[in-house]
Parts: sequence; structure tokens; C-alpha cells
Amino acid sequence: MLNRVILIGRLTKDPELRYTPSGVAVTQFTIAVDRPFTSQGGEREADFIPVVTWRQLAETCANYLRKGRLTAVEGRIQVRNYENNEGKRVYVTEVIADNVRFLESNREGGSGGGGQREEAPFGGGAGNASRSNSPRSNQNDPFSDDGKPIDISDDDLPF
Amino acid sequence: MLNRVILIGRLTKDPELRYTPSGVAVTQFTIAVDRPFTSQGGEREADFIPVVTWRQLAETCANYLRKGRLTAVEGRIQVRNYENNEGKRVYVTEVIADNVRFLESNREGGSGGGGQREEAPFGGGAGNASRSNSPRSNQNDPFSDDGKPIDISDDDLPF
Amino acid sequence: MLNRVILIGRLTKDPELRYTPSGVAVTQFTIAVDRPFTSQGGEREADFIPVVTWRQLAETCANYLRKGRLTAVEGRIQVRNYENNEGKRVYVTEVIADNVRFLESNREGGSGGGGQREEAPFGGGAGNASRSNSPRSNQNDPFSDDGKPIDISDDDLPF
Amino acid sequence: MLNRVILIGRLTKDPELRYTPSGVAVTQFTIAVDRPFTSQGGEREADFIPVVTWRQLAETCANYLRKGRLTAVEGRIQVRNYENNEGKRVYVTEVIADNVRFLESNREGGSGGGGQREEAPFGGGAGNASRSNSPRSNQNDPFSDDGKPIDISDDDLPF
DNA sequence: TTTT
DNA sequence: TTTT
Repeated sequence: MLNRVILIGRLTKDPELRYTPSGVAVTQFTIAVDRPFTSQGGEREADFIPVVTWRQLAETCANYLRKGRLTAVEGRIQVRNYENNEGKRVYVTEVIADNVRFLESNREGGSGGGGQREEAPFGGGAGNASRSNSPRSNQNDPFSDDGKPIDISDDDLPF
Repeated sequence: MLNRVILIGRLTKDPELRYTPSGVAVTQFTIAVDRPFTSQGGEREADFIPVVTWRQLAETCANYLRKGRLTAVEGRIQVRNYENNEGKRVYVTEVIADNVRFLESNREGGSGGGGQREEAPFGGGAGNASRSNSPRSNQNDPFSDDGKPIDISDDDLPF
Repeated sequence: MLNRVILIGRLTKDPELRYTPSGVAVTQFTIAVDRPFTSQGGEREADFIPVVTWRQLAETCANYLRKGRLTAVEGRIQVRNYENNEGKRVYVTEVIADNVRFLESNREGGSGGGGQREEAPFGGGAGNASRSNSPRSNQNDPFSDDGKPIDISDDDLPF
Repeated sequence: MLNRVILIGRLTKDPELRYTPSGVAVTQFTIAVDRPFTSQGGEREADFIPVVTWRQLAETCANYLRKGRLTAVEGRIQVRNYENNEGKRVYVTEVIADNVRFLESNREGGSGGGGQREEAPFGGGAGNASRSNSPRSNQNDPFSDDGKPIDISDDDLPF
């Protein structure tokens, strides 16, 4: 009846833009959110939370977000489940974002390589960009159950 | 850096109160939150979100919450992971609640059987109750990976 | 850059539906939210927070909300200011709601008098109702600075 | 019953640290939060929202926050009211923060003058600093009704 | 596996 | 000015 999440953290990798069979943009990334306390052993800990954005917001995120960037995410928790190849039900919890704020537009030093270097639109979070992303292995993708290709279908389209 | 969740929904079952080896109370339940839209097929859908409470809040929740009750939960997303008996890493996402509001204190008609019928404290959510809960099978526990007993240890203690 | 409010409380009165000069619906009400602690003197206290809804949500709120009803409100804080008749700048803080959940659809006993008794749509908060509201004096309107008629113009239209 | 606010914006001035008669630290500042849309005239607009922090968080904010810094604030809405010198009731709405995150620890260029230049503690938001702040005119203080000294008393102490 |  |  009400389901609201707000996160501030840093991207663990560059975002992944894909398209559903019918051509709708989806971007996934993981945000690392430091916990407000240390573990019993005294180490800093973080939660690694998968985030999904759709349509224009997906394009904008793919365009402007990069690994390491401080980012605010607003959305709702979604719990999907599917049967894996061993016939076992697997639960996947993600945040479906409807608002993403880029809190660092251009990180000093950049993320090293020869990536795109686009400026975020004024204020962050809005925009209407398109982008042809290079293919990428999703071997360590937190969204996919290993051995099973990730499950993006038009059935998952929210709103 | 910031991690905040607010949910309003209904309990899918009575809550489960347990104790860590060192005697700290933990209560788990699942809250069903209706999505704000229907699926492509036109059915109403819901997300089933696991919630964990600790210490005194755990005792209060075990005392006053029951299956079907409308409840507000405030907390943060936590992603735990462990290796299951096949050596595979399993991710468990839960909401660690620090505030729970009982939006229906005594449901008309009750939940049928001969359960406890305690009144919630004025305003809901506060209180300082204790309770000796009868043992309960955790066969259908949504928190446990089947075949693996649930993993409540003092290491999970937050705050 | 991000501005999010979630409130659960009770309406202090029936909501007030009006229309801007160009015919856009606006509904205002005040929600009383109990504080989580008592005052130094030991009394329970509450904050009385003005809420504004626009367009279809305004119509639905006017139709289904009534004094005393437990209600969840999601929106953003807005601070308006204007010059009053003594030339002094007055600040008005309101929550502009984009999501309202009716947590009690039909209160047992009703609100006494011969008011409307409409049932909320399944799940609350959605719906597409229209309603011809009778004129109402705004003598005790919490939104108006006394002596000054309330200031609803098309300039205030959000989104 | 539930009252939660999350804001991300920039400080309009350096924060103001004071002490109640009994010696409790209070820090006030205003955060400017850009609206997600432009006004009818096409200008960017913002809400200027007063924030209050108490005790140790007050000391930390006074120590590390400065005019212009991007900041996340988590708290609750509080509506105080008092009678002004003309016998009129004045309502003051503030966000009482219980969590503040410093999203920019040391702004490039600084705020010009010869202010303190302390580094924020790792991660922002924690800390236990003390500071003797120089007196400051509160002529444009959004918290004070002009002509009336600001009203910080031990009665306002939350939690 | 699920609540109304 | 206020809700239960």
C-alpha cells in the first residue's frame, strides 16, 4: 500500500543498459550504502543494493552514472521470484527507482579509462539522452543467478 | 550513507519470535505490500518483504502483530549473504526495522482460532511487553533457504 | 534536489475542496501526527501539518477523507511566502501530496451527522471520483492568515 | 504516528550554534532544495527549509557544515507556535533532524573568508566536536519573527 | 509459500 | 483552532 525507499551511496560499477524485446530501456546498477555502525569485528560494512531504472531514466542513468559516483536513489522495493535451472525458487530483491540524483557530476580524476566524459544536465537526474553502449560481460552481475541469463522481459515493465 | 525504507502493508502470517544464543530477541515477519498498479494480465500484485526487528521492538511486535494486520514499518534495507550447502552464495534481503506502527490494534472478528487477544498499547508501536512464545516449526520460514536452518546469530545484531 | 515526506496521522477536520480560477481542483486538510514522545510536562503532543493535493487526487481526497480518519500522506515540503496586509512577509509551509492512502475506509459509527457515506475504492488512494461540494466558509482555515483570504491561484499549480 | 522527512539540498548560510539555558547545543540552518520543475515563468525555484539539530549532532553540524554545501537531512516535521508581540499566533515549521550527511566534505575554493577549515570525519555525519562560535546578527534569520528574539528554550528539547 |  |  506504501513502499518507499531512499538510498545514498556509491555505484559499485558502471551501470548496465539493456533493452527489452520490445525496445524499452532498462538500466541496472548496484549501489553500496555504508552502514551507520561497524561490525562486531570493527570493520566498516556496506549493503550492496541492486537498482533498476526504466525508460528515459534508464537512458539518463546509463549516460551519466559511473562506478564510484555518489548517488541518491528514490524508489520502491520489488521482490521478483523465478524458478532456476535446478527447479528451485529464487527470490530477487531490487529497488525500482523513479528518481535518481547525481550527487557528483564529474569525479575528479575520472574512472581511469577512455570512457565517455559527458556532463550531467544542470541539477542532475533529468535529461533525455540516448547512448549505444558497448556489450559487456555480465559474469559478476549481482542480478543474474549464475548459469541463468538475466531475465528482462516486457512483463517486468512497471508503472 | 543513507538507507531508509517506509512500508505499509499486511502481515502474511503471525510474527516469529526467537532468541540469539546470547538471549537477544529477534522477531521476523513478512509484510505484503500491494503494488500501485496491476500486472499486464490485469491482476493485483504485491511484494512480500521480509522484516526483522530486534530487542524490545521484537518483543512488542511478537506481542501485538498478527497475520493480516495493517502495519507501517520504518527501517533500512540489509543484504546478507552466505554460502549454501551446495557452495553457492545466496543473497538475503531484509528490512531491519527500527519503528513499527500498528495501524489496526484489534481486528474485528479476530484471526479465528484461540490466539492471544492482547490490546496494543495506546498509539501502537511503543510498549515494553515480555512473552513466552511457544516453540514453532519454521518449515515455511521465508527467511530460510530450504534445507538450511535459519541463521540468527549474535553477529547479526545491529546498532 | 530531493524532498520527500511521509506522514501517518489523523485529519483534524473534513477536507476542503476548492477550484482555482481556471478550474483545477485543490484539496487542503490538516493531519495531526502524534509525536513519538511526551512533553516535559508529560502530555502527549502532536504536530498539525497542512497538506495540499491537486487535480484528481484532490477530488478523491475530498470524496473519501473525513475528520478523524487515519491517513498516510506522501509528498514534499513546500514553503510559500507572501506579504500580508501589514507589509510583513509570512511563510507558509505545507506538504504537497502526490500519494494519499486511506487507512480506515469506513469508520465505525461514522462522523455523526448526515454527511456523505461513500465507500473508498479498493485499496484506498486511487480512484476517479467527481463531487459537487457545497460552499463552505473558510473562517477557521488553518491555511489562511487571518484577515486575508486564502491564496489559491493557478500559479501554485505544481508538476 | 509516523513523520519522516528526507531532504537533499544546499545550506543557504553557515549554521548557527547556540545553547539552551541549561547548556544543550542547538544548531539551526536553512537548506535550499530545488524543486523538480520550473515555475510557470520558467525560472528554477527552490524551497528554503529550516532545519534544527540538537546535542552532539548540533555540534558536528556547526563544525562541518558551511554555506553552499550539499547536504542530506533526515528527520521529522515539527510545527511550533507562539504568540508574537502583537498578540498574534505565529506558526513555525521546521525539520528536526536526527541524521545529517555531509555530501561534500571540503568544497573546492572554500567559502572565501578566513573561516575554520576542518575536515569532516570519514563518512560524514558522525563526530563529537565542540566549537565556540562568534556571535552573529540574526537579522535575516528565517527562524525568528522579526522584532522577537529567537525562542530556544529547554522546553523544545526533543527525544 | 503468502496479506485484504 | 485542531485528530484518536
